[in-house]
Amino acid sequence: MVKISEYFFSTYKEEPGNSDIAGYSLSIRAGLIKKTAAGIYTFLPLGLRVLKKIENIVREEMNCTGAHEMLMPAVQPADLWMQSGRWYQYGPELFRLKDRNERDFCLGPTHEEVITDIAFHNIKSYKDMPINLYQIQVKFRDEIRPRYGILRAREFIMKDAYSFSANEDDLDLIYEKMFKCYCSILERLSLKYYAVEADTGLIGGKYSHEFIILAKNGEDEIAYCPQCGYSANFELAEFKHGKNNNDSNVKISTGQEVAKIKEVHTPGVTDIESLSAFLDIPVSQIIKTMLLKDGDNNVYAFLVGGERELNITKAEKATGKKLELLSQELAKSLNIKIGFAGPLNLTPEVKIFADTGLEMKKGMAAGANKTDYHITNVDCSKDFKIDKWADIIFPVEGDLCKRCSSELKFEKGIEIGHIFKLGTKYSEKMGAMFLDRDGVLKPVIMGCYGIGVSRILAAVIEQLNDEKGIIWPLNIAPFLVTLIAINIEDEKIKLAADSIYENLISEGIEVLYDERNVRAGVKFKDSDLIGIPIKLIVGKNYPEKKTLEVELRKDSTKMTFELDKAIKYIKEYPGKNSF
RNA sequence: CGGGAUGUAGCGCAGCUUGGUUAGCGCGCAGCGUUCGGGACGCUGAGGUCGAGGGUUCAAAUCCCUCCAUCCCGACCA
Repeated sequence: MVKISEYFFSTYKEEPGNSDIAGYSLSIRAGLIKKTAAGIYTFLPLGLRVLKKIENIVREEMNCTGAHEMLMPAVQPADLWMQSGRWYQYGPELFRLKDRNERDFCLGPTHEEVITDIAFHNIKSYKDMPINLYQIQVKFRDEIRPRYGILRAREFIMKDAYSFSANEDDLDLIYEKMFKCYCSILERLSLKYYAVEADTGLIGGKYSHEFIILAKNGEDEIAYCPQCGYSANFELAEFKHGKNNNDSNVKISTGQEVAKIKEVHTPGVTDIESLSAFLDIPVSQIIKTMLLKDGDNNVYAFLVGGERELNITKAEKATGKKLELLSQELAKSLNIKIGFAGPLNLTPEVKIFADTGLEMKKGMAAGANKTDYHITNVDCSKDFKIDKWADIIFPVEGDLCKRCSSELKFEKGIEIGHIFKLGTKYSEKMGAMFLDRDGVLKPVIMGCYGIGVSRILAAVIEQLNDEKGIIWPLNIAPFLVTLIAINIEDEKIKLAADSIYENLISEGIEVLYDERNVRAGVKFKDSDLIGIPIKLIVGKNYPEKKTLEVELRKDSTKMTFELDKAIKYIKEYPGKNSF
């Protein structure tokens, strides 16, 4: 298919300057991509071959679900975004531009507005639904900090699908189909992944799953149960407190003792660690009081165990408000002593939320709301007025699955897909209504299903590599075989390799023919670096014995074959293997 | 936008503290020769507005100011 000396191809021995993660470094070194600006990349021919293969797998699986491919514009009128309200909500992450007449436009980060507008014009009746439309397109997000090459780029390729249905049941069916579709895609890519319950974020909606590819350097963390299969985004994971949670020293309330609250002078002791040392008690016997405020400057106190961390996502769910840490000024005005804050004697307008893990604990220490003082020997459920008990912390090693009580495990990963049930958020705002069977005009019920195509490319490299380079799964390897002619200056070898090359092409095998006049080692290293699954080596044995060597990238297995056997082996190979 | 750094050949870097010939090194690239199954070696050579603009100075890659770009740490997300 391609002779390497005629290809636009170059690899690099040295690491690029800024390469924090393996995947980025390899995608540069293997000559897949080239950075054009911060967070903006060119796909070079080799990288584009992989990208197109990933696209096609996504396309095939989407088509299997009955979804229809279309293509929406990258440039979108501000008008539509004003209708949905997101023109004002999205902030600086939205790439905005003006045309020559000063009209506002943006470069689409997603396409809910455009598709809803289309639905408005085309879907009039319940008979027009359910329908699922998708596109594979370039997206723009002016990320605050682009990072890790195409893993978090400002311009990237995404498949986004939008479903329209007349009732919740139909939405559930499509959601289910998309869930399975994403599983099939990731299985065809031979990736280790989890589909986890997820937060719905800015896009909105009530129910969602994230698809996470496991990778050591991933930015996302998930919690999962190896027993029953429960898995969730680390931030959302529900759990039960484990027995071995450093809690052994903490007394559990039996409801009989009478607690005597003591006030202790603790000058300058403002953090959990030093309080633990000062009072000579474990951190888990201390109540940490975190103060946050919502958009209307209402203040909330969150009580969590000293060994725990407040999970703002869960705190927001518990309060139903977007929260942020209290500013120094606001704390002062409410007479709150940061460092000595506690649940006792707090200003009454502050609502107190306590982690359910504290419910049974007694003999605890906490801030006294008085500079340089803490209180000890307190019992959360008796001594304080708690407005609400809720799960507001992150799980840690040793915590148990809420469903089956097995120990939870944690993994890092990369989010590559996200599916949502949007409901009627956009259809209501933008007037996408349909006439139902009962003659009533109703808003269309929507779902939205995204998968990052260019991100998959980066994530695959991140998950599948070794010290030699990339190890492509067969389904997306840029070529199946590198044909390596050792010592191309030997006329016999060159002629043989040339004819084997023609032979492979006529057999329909994707082959990269390395006929450069360089030392063998260079060819081996390059083939390994760019991750071609099979090397077919024409060496000095060929002119004499007519034998070739086949070597596998995944485990360096070497085999010797005669030509027709080698070709047969290569042709049959993908049927039995993933790499 | 906050905090930290960097910008010198296609790539990776040294030189800057303490201003002073012709700005170096490794990789890569071109030519010649020897090599030739896991990133060979020798010789020769091409390649630089030292990020941009301004200033200080007899003299600036080096000191000062401004701007631009890039990267790293936090909030966002496929």
